[in-house]
Amino acid sequence: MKTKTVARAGRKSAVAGHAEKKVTLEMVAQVAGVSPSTVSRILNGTAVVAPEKRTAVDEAIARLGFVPNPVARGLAGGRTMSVGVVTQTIDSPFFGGALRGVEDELSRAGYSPLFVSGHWNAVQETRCIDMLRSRRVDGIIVLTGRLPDAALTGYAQQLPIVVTGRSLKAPGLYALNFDNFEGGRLATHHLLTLGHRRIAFIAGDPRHPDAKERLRGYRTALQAAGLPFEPDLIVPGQYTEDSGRMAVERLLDSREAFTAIFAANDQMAFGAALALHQCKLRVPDDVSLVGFDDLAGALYTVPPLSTVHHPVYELGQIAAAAMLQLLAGEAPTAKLPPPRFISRESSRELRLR
Amino acid sequence: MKTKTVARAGRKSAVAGHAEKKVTLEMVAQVAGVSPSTVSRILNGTAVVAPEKRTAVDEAIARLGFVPNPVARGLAGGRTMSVGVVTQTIDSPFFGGALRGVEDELSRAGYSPLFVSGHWNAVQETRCIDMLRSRRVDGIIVLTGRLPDAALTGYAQQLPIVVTGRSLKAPGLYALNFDNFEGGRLATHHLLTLGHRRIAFIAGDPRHPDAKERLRGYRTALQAAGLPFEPDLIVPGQYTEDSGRMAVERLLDSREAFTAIFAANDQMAFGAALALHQCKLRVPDDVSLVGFDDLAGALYTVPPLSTVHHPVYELGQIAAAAMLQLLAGEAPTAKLPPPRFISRESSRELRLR
DNA sequence: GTAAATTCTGAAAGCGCTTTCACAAATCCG
DNA sequence: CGGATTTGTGAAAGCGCTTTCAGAATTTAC
Repeated sequence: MKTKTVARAGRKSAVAGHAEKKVTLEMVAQVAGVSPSTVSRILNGTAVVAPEKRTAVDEAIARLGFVPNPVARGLAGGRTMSVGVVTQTIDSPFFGGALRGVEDELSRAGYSPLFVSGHWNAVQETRCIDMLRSRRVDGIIVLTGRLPDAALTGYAQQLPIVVTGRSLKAPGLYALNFDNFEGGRLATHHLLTLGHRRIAFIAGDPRHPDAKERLRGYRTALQAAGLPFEPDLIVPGQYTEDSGRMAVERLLDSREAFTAIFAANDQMAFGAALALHQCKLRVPDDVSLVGFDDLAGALYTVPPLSTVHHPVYELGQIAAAAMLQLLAGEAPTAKLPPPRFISRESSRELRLR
Repeated sequence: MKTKTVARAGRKSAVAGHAEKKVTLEMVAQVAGVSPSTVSRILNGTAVVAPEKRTAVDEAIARLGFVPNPVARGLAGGRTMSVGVVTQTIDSPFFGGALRGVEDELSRAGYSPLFVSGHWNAVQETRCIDMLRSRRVDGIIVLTGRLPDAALTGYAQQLPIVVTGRSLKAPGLYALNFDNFEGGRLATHHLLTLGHRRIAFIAGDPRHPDAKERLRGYRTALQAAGLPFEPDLIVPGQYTEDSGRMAVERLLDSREAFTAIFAANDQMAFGAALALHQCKLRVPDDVSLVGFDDLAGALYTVPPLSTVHHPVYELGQIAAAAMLQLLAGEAPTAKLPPPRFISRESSRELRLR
């Protein structure tokens, strides 16, 4: 026991050379000639204090270089100034942008994000949320995921929740959804406008509400154009590059005729492009290809991918802003901007060959 | 004041329905019929306790569903079970993989990562580290970055540091570096083997040590093949897609003859591929292209990119493991695997046209 | 001008743990 | 077999803040 303490102290003073003494609120109080309570009140704006004391404290804080200890704050006040963010994969090209938006917005308000990955798995998401709660985060932002709505509304009774990718209403919870239906409609409409009539659709996992919505948009656009819905032109995918590649291979094997492909997300479109390339089909000469999401990479594929712009960065930013509002006791109202179709080189008008 | 308390209580009980009382260590102690100290000792394995008390406590913990509060632990014990991770951009396709590795490895040991972005900016990195220290993380992993080595060794005197992308030795610090020189040599050698003699090089920011190393590998390989080093074949880039695109445009404008391009990272290779495409040059028919890093996307470009495999996920994992060792008082020794060249379709033997 | 309502401020009690200290009990030794 | 060690355990003192409570200093009201 004793030795251990000595070792720690040794590390801090002997090894470090300069002692790096932690300045505490109490020291500030002493220097400023006031009580700790007053310092705390000034720090948090919890009460009005006499101007002269205020300046004395401000001065002491500056002189000592005092930085409040968030851990102690968390214990005493219950607020840790951190919010949990449940993402699905930390290195997802899709969620990545959202994380950046969250980080930027939260840090602006002095909050820190705590990122955890749910891996598209309700059990793991639950575990993540339990972990976040045990770490006493002040609120949780859930990026899509597979948790049942009821679980979310349940959590919302205990701490503020912001969730994306769903439409949901509950006290203490704010949901932020993108108009995937309209996006799907837009993309399909674009191809129709270019003269395509046989448009294959690489679907996402039907367990994703947004995947279903995108499909619905596709169907609706076809219908609006007076075209029949052909189940054989729909191939299932999993939102991954590889599933897009395989989907196209399956499509090609089926010998179903098509002149364009609409992939329900960019990652599958990337895979699709590769499969087409391997079969010596050129984009857009032989097949037009459009994606969905407008990932950073969509701009740099060969050829650049036409796609539906999904404002992911803004999604993260708005989600974080909504959380900040929830934390402040206000009711968020921000919505995501509507989908826009971005036409690039991977799609072009149908030409007779 | 009073009203505020009531409001909070209201939220917790009235609104939540079920009170969700927090079980504390003290309650466990009471139920198990021992003192809080004993419970703590069992939790941390700080001392030997009688088997019967141990089981009584384990039982009480299970029955009450007790989860220790990391915030209180952090305050009392000085350990927060969290480690800071300074990345450069949270949504970087390169660092993303590393973050996943870090997360996986840390969570296995019950630690949580705290990700912050330094944006390739020493000032911001310093701010990030200060923030992490104020949050009392137990250690910090720095992914490359621009901080001077001295700053890092300085921090290392106060808490364990693991840094990647440098070779550095200091007490309390472990550096993990990838053999960028060998990677650069390998890629260049590959092109030389294919018969290419005029190989353009898109360089990274010379402030990056790894960018310099990759260039040195390129030069060394040329030299080994008895080829002269031609400064005109080197074009500067910034490790971004767009800088790769512009580099190729500049190269083409210069009318310098070349049959292959080696981009110092995949992102610039992606941009290069686009620029070539826009100039109607085909990869690999007209120009062979190789990258560096083997990002997830390299497999799905059209054509798939030949590149040097950089084990980023392992990088993160090993960095985290090293941190865990440092935290346990052990001396890490793990190293990164050596570079491997992955030959795909973007490069092929030089043919006379 | 005095009683009552308002400020402002400090003392002190936690928040939920870890860790020291001290003491009783068990173990050792010559 | 008595004294010197070595355990095992609990009481209590923090860790660095927030927040309650109550008292002192003002201000307001009649």
